[in-house]
Amino acid sequence: MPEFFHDSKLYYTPIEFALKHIGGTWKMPILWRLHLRVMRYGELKADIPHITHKMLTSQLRELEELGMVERIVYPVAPPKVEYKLTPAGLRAVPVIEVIMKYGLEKIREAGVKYPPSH
Amino acid sequence: MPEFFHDSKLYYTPIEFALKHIGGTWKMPILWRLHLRVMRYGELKADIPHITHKMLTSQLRELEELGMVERIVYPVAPPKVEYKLTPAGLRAVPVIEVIMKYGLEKIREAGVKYPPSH
DNA sequence: CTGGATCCATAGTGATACTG
DNA sequence: CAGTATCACTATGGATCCAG
Repeated sequence: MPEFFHDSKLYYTPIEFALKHIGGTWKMPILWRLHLRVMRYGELKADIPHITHKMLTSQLRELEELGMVERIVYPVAPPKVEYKLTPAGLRAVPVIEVIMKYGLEKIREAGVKYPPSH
Repeated sequence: MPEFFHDSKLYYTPIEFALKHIGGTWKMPILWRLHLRVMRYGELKADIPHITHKMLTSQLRELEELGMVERIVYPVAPPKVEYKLTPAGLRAVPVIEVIMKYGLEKIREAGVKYPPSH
């Protein structure tokens, strides 16, 4: 597993590079919702518990730069902005699904009360 | 996706809980190597590029507490300690495999020179 | 050989105020 | 409604030194 440079940053493993695209606390929850349907900023904000304004905007910007999410601005007042998955974003969905299933398995193992997945 | 408490810590999503077990820069590289074979501390240290002493020990401790890795101490001088995956650790391997494949796909997309996977 | 402890720099995150 | 800027706090990680 040799390291490599990309965008002036050093990566050590393919895993680290993968997590650049889907890692962190919020990227996967965001991508997951957008794969269900196109959503506006305010809808995402309301639908993802505990995410702060700053985190949502910064993560959306990063996902946009990574080419995972497309930002569609409607030039109206008040502003309307929609976010949708790009083909690249869509390809991350099966990976997220695997991780989510694993998380749910771990939650059940830990004996935490948790509603059935959906 | 309701939040829940575990070990006095608040988790927001199954994804976050999954990443507690396999997340961060080093947990997956460590688990991956240990699934190939039982390894000693020094072997891991030599085999994982750029990992520091502190990171390797702290991550091994965490993985041990999470029940993912078993620590086998041989009472000899000088000390000999082996690490091996537990059944729980083994269950994480397919997940890691999916993430690693995704990472390799992303690396190729990015056009980074990188040796074939193995 | 393995591993614990300390100090310190940096990055990530939350709260808040402000703008078109 | 959507987005930006700033500040303070915390977590993370690297370097180094010490120990059984």
